[in-house]
Amino acid sequence: AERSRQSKRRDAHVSDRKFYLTTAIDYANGDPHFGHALEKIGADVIARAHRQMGEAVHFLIGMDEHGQKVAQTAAARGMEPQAFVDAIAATFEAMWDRLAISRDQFIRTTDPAHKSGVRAFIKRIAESSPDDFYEKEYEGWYCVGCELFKRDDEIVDGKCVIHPTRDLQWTKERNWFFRLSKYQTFLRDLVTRRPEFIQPATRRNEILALIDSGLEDLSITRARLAWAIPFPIASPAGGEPQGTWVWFDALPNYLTATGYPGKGWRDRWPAQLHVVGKDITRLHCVVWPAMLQAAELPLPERVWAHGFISFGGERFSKSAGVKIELADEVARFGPDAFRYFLMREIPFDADGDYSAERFEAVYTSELANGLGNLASRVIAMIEKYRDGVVPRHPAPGASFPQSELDTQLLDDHRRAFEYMVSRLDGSDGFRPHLALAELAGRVGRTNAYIQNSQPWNLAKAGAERAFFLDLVLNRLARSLAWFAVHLAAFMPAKAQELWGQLGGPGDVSRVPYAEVPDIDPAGWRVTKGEGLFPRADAPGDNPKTAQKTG
RNA sequence: CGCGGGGUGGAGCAGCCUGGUAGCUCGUCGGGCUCAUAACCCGAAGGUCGCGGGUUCAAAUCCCGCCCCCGCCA
Repeated sequence: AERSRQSKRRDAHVSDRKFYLTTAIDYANGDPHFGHALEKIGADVIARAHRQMGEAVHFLIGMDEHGQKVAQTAAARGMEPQAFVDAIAATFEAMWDRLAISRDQFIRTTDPAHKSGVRAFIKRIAESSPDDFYEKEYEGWYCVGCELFKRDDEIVDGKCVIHPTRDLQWTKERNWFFRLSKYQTFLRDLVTRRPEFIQPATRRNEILALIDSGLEDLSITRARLAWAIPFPIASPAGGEPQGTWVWFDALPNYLTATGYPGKGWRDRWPAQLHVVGKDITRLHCVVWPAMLQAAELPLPERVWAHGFISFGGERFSKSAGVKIELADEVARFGPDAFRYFLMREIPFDADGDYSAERFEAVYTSELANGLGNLASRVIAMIEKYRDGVVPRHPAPGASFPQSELDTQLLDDHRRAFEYMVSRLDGSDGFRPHLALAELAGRVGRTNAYIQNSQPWNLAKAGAERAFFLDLVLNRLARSLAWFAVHLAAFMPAKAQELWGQLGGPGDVSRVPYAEVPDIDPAGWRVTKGEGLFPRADAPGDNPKTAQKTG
């Protein structure tokens, strides 16, 4: 219901410009954690922002559910793989609901449509580029954690460096290979000629170095891998079809989600943006484009690689037995505050650090004392001085010279909004943290504006100063209404709450950014509701005070 | 030489790509305001921008070397 409502809402202001964005599908091997949340929230902010830019957004999220590791974990819990991944997928979707991730589609690699889509895609590669698949006898140490054969330099003390708790298996089998080496020049040209294809720049440099170090062909099937999509090409040597390597199964989800190879998939493909973690950029910037090129299909427009979250208080976490749980942190101040904090604190183009103390500090200073208190004082003044109706901004007249019309505040807001949009529209990457920093600055300036214009003194002066009071209050209400529109991508529920308290009509996240400068809440009836962001230390206001863990 | 991130006033960070008065938040100190969520505003103290070289009229910012921290399949 949530999603159908959202897609309906979207229809109200779609343009001809489509924006298909995806996140990495998450491996169904455990519960959602901070890394998943960072990526989904970041992508959601981008998706919501682009809707308010008037684009026809399609936002895809999903689960990667095949592979030996999933099968093993399921077996360890005495479950059938399908039942196991069903449960995991439900856990993820519940978290995405809680975090208000406005996905339009949730794909699972065990979906029948995906499975047939992948098989069609692989067949298409075989038809377009028959030389790209070949069979070869192969042997080496195999890491189930990675689902990969490991080179000697990837093995330390007889274990895979990434999965030191797992035993490597000496494996000898005849597999299908994908001729990735053939695409080295093609990929180098792609990354070089289209600098926006992979961003931020540090990631592009890494990929370039990887390409230049030489690309090896990929083993893309596994014998004895039952929990997988059967590889659709029969071996001339006969025998049972092997299982398709997880990444060759996973990457095409972005394509199969469009309905490929059924009718209409070309309306959506190619994707405008893949949002992925920095660890899997090589899969998305090397393997995936090569696969598409082999199939003679269009390439995605760009890949954005975000960083990782670290937990500075490491001494304080595992060793002390205190682990920071995603669900607990979301519960502290609610989903919107959590979204705000992650986007504000963790740069989306680099690694960042999370701490519960910092969360509380930012919540208190920027949301409670900053934005929340600002809304509270403005609305209170409109109630007290103007009976709850936002006054009109007076026009200059005889008693009100043009020189008094200092529009600095609103002009600066507009400039700030342009900057914010430019942090989210892709023109200079995707940097929501900078957009929020800008907004936090505007809240501060608006508080200063109140101090400087002293509306309480204007009120005391009575009719003589009434038009100045109107002017000030109108500007303040406008500031808040504008903030609400630009906050909607980050904190959808709180932005709506603010918008509602101001008396704004309808759904704030439907308001296009382009209309913001023209929004004038004159005549709106305000309602002073609950505090937008109650202070955690205010007695009785907030249950978090009592259960504070940090 | 596995890959990557980082060392900026007491704490946490931005700035570095596109060299040119070192900025923000918190904390401290002083002042102001009373519309507001014990909130808000203003001011002050506090930094040889890890170390050493180099390029330059000019380096936190570019180049080289060194030291030290920290992450690692999201």
